[in-house]
Amino acid sequence: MPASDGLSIGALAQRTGLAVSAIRYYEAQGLIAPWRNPGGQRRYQRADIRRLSFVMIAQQFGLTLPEIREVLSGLPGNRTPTPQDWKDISVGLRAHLDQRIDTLIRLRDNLDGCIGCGCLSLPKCALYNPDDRAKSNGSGPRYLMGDAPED
Amino acid sequence: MPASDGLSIGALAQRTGLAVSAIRYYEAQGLIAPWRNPGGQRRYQRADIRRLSFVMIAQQFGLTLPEIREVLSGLPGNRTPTPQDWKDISVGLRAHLDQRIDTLIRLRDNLDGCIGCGCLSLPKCALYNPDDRAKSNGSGPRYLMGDAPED
DNA sequence: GTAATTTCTAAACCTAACTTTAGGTCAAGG
DNA sequence: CCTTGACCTAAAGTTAGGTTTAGAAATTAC
Repeated sequence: MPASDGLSIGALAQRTGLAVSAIRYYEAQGLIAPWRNPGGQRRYQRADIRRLSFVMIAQQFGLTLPEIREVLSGLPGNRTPTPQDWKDISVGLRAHLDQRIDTLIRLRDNLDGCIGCGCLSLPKCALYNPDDRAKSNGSGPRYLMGDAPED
Repeated sequence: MPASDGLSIGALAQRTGLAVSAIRYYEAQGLIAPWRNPGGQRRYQRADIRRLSFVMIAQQFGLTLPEIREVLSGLPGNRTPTPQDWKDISVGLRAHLDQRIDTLIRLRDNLDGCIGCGCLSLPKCALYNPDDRAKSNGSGPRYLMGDAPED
């Protein structure tokens, strides 16, 4: 057990709970950068356990891998990140999550109104053209629950 | 413009804002069932505008197409759904949405704790093994932010 | 009656985030 | 030394939710 030579990919997989194939995939996506031993096998630092854990948490928050790579780029490149470094980049996650929660709560409120009034079909319905559908997809669906008042 | 012969797929697409290809795809997934005219083209009822609108709303709530099909099966098959029918099946959406919001809020609270304490790596970290990762994926990642206290 | 739209089907293609497979190499134990 | 298990790469397969394409038939517009 060569402790100072770094972790093998299998060891890192065990420590994080990720599949070996997933770790290699993350490397291809630029989320993690191991070095190679003389035989060409990947070797990881202990700090990479934390890095991959951060990736998993950010994924639960709904970030895509490119977005996570972007966030991770906020870490110092010249040294092992400190707890404060992790804390710093986590602040952005918090904002992202707040926004997602707000959107869902607005959606829920709108649905409540619709359940209350039983409309669910008219242009005046609050679900008619919710914010994020309108802004997230310019070429996507534009109307909800019909556009004919008499329908 | 044969009003009583039903809507063509293009007309339905215009009324809902969906792409023609998406409507055909939804049919393949069992979400909508048009009849055919003598020439073999799809014809839709006006009530199908509302049906597709419901599909779009449910999607925003995070339901998959099979789940939406399941919810739609709660509508009466022998008649055009009434506002009350739509109201009835919408109640299930509300529960689904509540659960999603709760999960996210718990996640946010955990992140807040981690930002506050700066741990982001220890087994005692609240993000260590969040509820939904644990329950939604038995074979997926099991650990978050490492398992070594000294790391 | 003919030209321009629409619509039809089937199959291929697309993105995200991975996993699986195939064929070969490296490393560790006895 | 030799076997077994871990690792390597590249490419193909997977799922969800669609879109695109190709070639043909139906419909509509003039």
